[in-house]
Amino acid sequence: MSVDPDLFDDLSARRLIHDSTDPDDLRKRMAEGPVRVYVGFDPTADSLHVGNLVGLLMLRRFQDAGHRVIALAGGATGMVGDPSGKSAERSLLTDDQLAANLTGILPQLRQFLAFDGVGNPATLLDNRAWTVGFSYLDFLRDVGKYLTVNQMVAKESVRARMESTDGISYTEFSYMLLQAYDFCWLFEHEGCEMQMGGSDQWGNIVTGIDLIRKRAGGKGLGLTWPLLTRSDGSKYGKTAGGETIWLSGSKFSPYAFYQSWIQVEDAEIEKLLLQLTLLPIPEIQEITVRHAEAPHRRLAQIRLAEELTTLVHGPEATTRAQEATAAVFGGDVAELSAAALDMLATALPTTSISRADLGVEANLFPLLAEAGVTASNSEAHRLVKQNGISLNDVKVGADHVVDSQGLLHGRYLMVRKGKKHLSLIIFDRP
RNA sequence: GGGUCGGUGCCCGAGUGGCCAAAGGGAGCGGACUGUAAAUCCGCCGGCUUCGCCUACGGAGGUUCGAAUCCUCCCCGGCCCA
Repeated sequence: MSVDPDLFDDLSARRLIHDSTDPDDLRKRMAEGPVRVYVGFDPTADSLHVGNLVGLLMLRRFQDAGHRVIALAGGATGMVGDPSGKSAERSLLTDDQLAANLTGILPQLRQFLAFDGVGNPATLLDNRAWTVGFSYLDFLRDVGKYLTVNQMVAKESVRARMESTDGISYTEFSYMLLQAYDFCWLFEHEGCEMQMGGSDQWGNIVTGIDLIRKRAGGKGLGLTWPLLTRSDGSKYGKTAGGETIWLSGSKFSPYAFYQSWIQVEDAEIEKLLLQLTLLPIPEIQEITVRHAEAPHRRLAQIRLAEELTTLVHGPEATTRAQEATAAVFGGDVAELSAAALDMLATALPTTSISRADLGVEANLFPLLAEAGVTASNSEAHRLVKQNGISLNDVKVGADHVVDSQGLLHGRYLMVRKGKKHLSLIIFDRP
């Protein structure tokens, strides 16, 4: 099996290499033949989120280039909790949560990689396989003995927590050892010589390389990518509102997913295209050039949203998200057909409300709160006072009464909060 | 176990008996401007039956006309000592 000799340079050009073991050496190794490489994903939630996307795509890039990739689910490490990049100790997950989380993320890991039909099929492993049966005493003797607390304490992730008022528990402190052992185990049993991760994983990766050298007498390779951040340095993976952008369609709708990329600011668009899409670099350059010529057309954002939504949710979901976008941001909402509104109901946050509630004088504020447009009645008051609420694209005042005359096709009410937060209320319950 | 410092709204962080729903900053939300961008400006930012009332400053009691602020006990964390 031959490999693409340019992968390293491609990653470098995409600004996907933050830290690595000796670059010249790594570059050479990646060009001369298939490298067995892994990325770990801890089941901290029942779905992966956009923060994990870079890692998934890294594996994909390696596989596409001819390398042999392993996606590692952290069934064991997830039981402990990685302190890296965390400012405070977290509570442990219960067994039930962990199991549920694993069943959520395993299919997502599969989705991005090819497991058959290729010469270099991906492997999916769970580190519980080699950790659950490992006794504490054996672990101390066979793993702990090779690493010094001195070097562990020196790691940024540990030091930061030791200096914080929260401190760090022995449990989280030990995380690094578990991860190092994973790498070493994979090296010994799967011929895996390389680990990749976000830049906050550098310390863990280096510790693993260390363990491989001391315990197995081998040489491990490591690579980290820069954590996805906004131009202001804050972590990505969240919407502007602070909501996590999940990859699971049930936790974060494809429409919302599409929208979150449409709304990306210009300053980040090129970086995101490079790091989060599989588009060839020259094509990305062309897109950004065209975007710069007419930024108001938002070509780059549209392309980014399209690529990513298709990657994560598939082409049909992308089409639907685009239709919904056109309906809501393009023309007059009041002109939409019932069929179009029904389609929107699958994309937008939608609430079904009893017709009885409509009554003669359905009060606007409780309605907004009940539909989840606002978190509370008070907030509804505030927003209306601030001229922030439109019903069917008509701004409403505090004295507005919702009656059947105000509904589209006798049952739909399109609520717009601000400029871009849309919700659909359907009066269909008896 | 002893000493000590601390636990305030989404986050950081003032407040140390009334003028406190609680300064200031950040985040967020709305408005203006725009390109569903950035920057900037303005407003909002506990809840409710909304010009008044209720619930709030780790928890439970207590002192007081009145407590985030004082006292007691408890819980949690940092640091130092053992």
